[in-house]
Amino acid sequence: MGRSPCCDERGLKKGPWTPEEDHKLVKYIHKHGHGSWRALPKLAGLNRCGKSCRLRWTNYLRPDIKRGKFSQEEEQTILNLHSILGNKWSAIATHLPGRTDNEIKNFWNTHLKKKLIQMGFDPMTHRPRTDIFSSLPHLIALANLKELVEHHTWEEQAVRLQTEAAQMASLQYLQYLLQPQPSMSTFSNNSNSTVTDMETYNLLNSLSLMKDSSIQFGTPTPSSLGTTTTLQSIQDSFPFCHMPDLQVPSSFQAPMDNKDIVQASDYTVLSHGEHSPTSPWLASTTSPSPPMAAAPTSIANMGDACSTSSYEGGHSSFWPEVLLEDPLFHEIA
DNA sequence: AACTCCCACAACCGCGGCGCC
DNA sequence: GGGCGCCGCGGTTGTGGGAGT
Repeated sequence: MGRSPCCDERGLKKGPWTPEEDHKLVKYIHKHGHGSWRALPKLAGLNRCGKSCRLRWTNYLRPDIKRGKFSQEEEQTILNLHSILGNKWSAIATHLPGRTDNEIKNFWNTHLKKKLIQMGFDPMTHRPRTDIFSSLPHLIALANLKELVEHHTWEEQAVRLQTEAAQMASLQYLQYLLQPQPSMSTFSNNSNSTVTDMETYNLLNSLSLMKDSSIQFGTPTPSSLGTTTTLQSIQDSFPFCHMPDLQVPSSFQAPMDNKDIVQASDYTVLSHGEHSPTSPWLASTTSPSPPMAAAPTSIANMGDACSTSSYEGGHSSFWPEVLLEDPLFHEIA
């Protein structure tokens, strides 16, 4: 596993390329092909190392390079592929004709990564961040100082904020659970994390208990003060509630009145349609209203679903078409 | 007009994989 | 099987230009 000493060699030029150097490199490659990159600089009359020449050619001078801004489709493809491949820029680049791995990497680091973070998603996992600190700014915004002074003690407010934080984390986790996954009987994330329908059910129940508890949460309004706040207030305060793909289902509120438990039919799973991206946040900009896929219709059925893999909306509807047509995807999947 | 800050992107650096001997 | 040389990849840095003050 030897190391190339070329970059350490003295006297070789580094830094930005001049038009003359570009011309020499292009002229030589057009005439002879690049052959051995190590030998090329000498043959082409360049005072550069082979590595530098290769980089200049592959990232800038190659004739088939597409310049200009990334299109929405390209952006979506990058997100899809990144959610599967991670930082395998060269692998991603093979699916974007005319784009180099370097260009994609830069675009990711300067645009997409920031965008995902801003939307509350972990850029590495493409999942909603569930740590409390990521929701902290939102929680702070929720704190109504006027109400704090006028109606509650500091202790009550502390309890309230803690509860809100817990709910925030639960809802983000719930959203994660409700995302349809390729696996039928379980929602499996990565190899190290498998969550069953039962966990979703338990979480729903815990939210139900929170709702029924006497603890006040949400930003009180004149009408809600002194009563338990509906889950609508959680939905309203949910960081991603503006996204069609990430809404707390409206049916959350309905079953609470006359039922002791939340049935599976009381929630719906938002399906990523065939044109929906893998990264949920993008759906808010590209697919206005993803089709809904019904969850199992009863607790009993939910049990069935766990054992018989009868869950609807499997592999074909989860993965975007662009990936399903892709041999590399099947190789990975 | 001068300065500072920020952003985008080109280029560099170091590591690992692979083929050859 | 091990050493060597080359190539490709991913992370990081450097630089130029535009925006803001």
